[in-house]
Amino acid sequence: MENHATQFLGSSIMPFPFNLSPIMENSHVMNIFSNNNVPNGVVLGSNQDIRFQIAQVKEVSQKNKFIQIDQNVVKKSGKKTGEMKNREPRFAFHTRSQVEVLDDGYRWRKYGQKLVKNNKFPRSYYRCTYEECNVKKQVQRLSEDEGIVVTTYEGLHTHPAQKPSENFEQILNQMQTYLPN
DNA sequence: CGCGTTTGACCCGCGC
DNA sequence: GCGCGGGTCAAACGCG
Repeated sequence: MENHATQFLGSSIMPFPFNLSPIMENSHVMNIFSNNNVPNGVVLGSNQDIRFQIAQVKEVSQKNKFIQIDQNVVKKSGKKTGEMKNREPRFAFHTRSQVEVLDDGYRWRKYGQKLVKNNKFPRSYYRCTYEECNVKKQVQRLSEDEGIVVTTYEGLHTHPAQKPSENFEQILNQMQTYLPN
């Protein structure tokens, strides 16, 4: 794959579990990829600072057990229950930003930080603080280009964002017209 | 005191 | 079976 391409292998079609508009306001969103290289995504908007792209997630085969972000292969966490089909949906996107933690409208609690191989920057692990909400995300800066931050979301929020934004509804509606139901 | 972060230990799957 | 790498736990700590 190409040097800076973010590749994501998900297991199902998903709505976006985060609030896009604050991210757009606070950072420069480069790309949102949801599956297999797919540059089949729909460009929802662009200007000189913000250019983002949404790609649809298709069903992947049972063999696709890996998420590959640049050269780092990350194992998907297998459930103890053996429910292969109930894998949490995950996707990743690139942002060019000075800050690593983007305000996406949800409250997160950091629960870990790890040094990953071939990367001089640590990866941070966050969990949504809302009760019963199991959404996780991890944030990592690329060592090849420290201006780029990769955020990977896992799971779906079962509740609205704590910090609603005015134009969130618009963007959500706009996205849903492109997503298959 | 309540909530979030830090950080080393622990766990677990996988490859050798 | 052992070590490695990635992911999580949880006690200690920090801060408003």
